[in-house]
Amino acid sequence: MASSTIQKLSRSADTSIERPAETVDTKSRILDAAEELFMEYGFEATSLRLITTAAGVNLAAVNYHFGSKEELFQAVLTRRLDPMNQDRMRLLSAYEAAAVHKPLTCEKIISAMFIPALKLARDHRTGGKNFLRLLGRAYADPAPFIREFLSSQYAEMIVRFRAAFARALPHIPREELSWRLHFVMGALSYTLAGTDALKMIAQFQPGETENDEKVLRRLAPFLAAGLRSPVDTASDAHQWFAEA
Amino acid sequence: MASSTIQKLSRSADTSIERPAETVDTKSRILDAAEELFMEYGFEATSLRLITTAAGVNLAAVNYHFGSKEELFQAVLTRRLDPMNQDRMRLLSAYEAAAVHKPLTCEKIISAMFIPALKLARDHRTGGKNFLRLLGRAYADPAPFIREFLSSQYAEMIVRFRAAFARALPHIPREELSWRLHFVMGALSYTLAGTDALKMIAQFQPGETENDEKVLRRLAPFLAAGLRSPVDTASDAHQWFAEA
DNA sequence: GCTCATTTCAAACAATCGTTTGAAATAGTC
DNA sequence: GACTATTTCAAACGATTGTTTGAAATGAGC
Repeated sequence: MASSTIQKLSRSADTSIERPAETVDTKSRILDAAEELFMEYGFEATSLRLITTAAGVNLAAVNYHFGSKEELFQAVLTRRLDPMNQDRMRLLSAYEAAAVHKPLTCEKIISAMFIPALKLARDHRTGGKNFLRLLGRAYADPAPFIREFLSSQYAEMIVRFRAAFARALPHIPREELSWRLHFVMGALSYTLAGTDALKMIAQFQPGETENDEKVLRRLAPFLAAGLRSPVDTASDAHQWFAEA
Repeated sequence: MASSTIQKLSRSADTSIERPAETVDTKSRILDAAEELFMEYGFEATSLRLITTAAGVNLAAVNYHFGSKEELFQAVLTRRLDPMNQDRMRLLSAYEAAAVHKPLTCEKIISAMFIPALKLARDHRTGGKNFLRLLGRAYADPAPFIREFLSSQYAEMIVRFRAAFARALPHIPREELSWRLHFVMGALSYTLAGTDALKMIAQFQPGETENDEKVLRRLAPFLAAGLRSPVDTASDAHQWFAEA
């Protein structure tokens, strides 16, 4: 079952023991409060005073422990992003090892991207879903320091998964595959980030019964079908732009 | 002076004739500069002093003509968003009229969403691609006034397109279709917004030869294949989460 | 006890923010 | 030209921003 896989991953990545919130050290309390507030208001609109008040620590503690507001933001991201991407690569390797010589299906590769993100999303002990929404927001942030940080965090994982998709879809040209991977990450990010804006735009009411496995059961076939679709030839071009 | 460098970028919103930037009215100069700067730095990080300096107008002009910074942002969005969504619905209606009784193909419906956005993106006289990137950023913005504004701007268009997809895909359950429309808009937004972050993440080098038609020729079949893919049944569920 | 390094604290720093003000300049109408 | 309404302008408003400071508190080793 799905929960068993996710639980197993969750346990394996669990390095710290759970302690009551009051006794947590200052650094962690700042990170928790910052994650929550950055998610809700964004980077620019969240003041250090708001964070330190919510965390119950002194204002100067941020600069003392992290150096600056920007470095605090990076620390918030890397605390969860780094383990998640390592989980993704570990899971992909496990799938590949189990498949011995046969290339993986697209669905399997997508699962390797999706499941560690879901594990993070449902981990209530940590930030829960808040972090993925924060991450989705960070993708679109124009601040250079955020963009550079994210690309460095993702570089290794993307190389691994692009290669996996290339093996799974040997007939797809390299450039076409780059575009399709781009589309996959777009749909994936929007779904995981779950921005309220887009939900409202799409008049989207996820039912109470809608859990994460069901989301994956909808998203993975959708994306896999797109990845496997025949490459459009020049002779078909006219139809997209044909006048009514 | 600043005005000379800005004038190259700033162009009149006037639809009929093009006029030199110096003679454009204050309101349009503010809108042009704001669009450019909101795109580059985001809403919070862009100060009114930066905008008014770039536009070559007095600081107080924003509050005089628009009321507040928030209302200026809405004015920037609605100036191009409203015509684009009307174009989309007009194009969809034209396609439907041409198809008489037969339902449209998914590719045609996607084209009706995509082409007006492309038209806006390539319109160098207006903001060019800047606006779509600004829009992609706005989707992820947490500010309530932005979210409410966007959902109200999109509501009508989404209803129309959801109905069109429902006719094109009568065998897809309504709830499943909502999810797939969600995925479509995610991939579409990411592609149109073209955030540098994701480009770097995906190690994405769109060649100089990569024009907009080619993008659509890649995106439309990808999304159409996903939309048409068979609905996942419960019996298939195990495969996404199967252990390695 | 004492010492030394780490951490916390209240207070202030200089800078920037969006907005407002009231007078000066401009445009339109008679 | 005189009168009125609209627009522009320099200046200042109060509030908030991230960061720094130096003293006070805390903890570990002896």
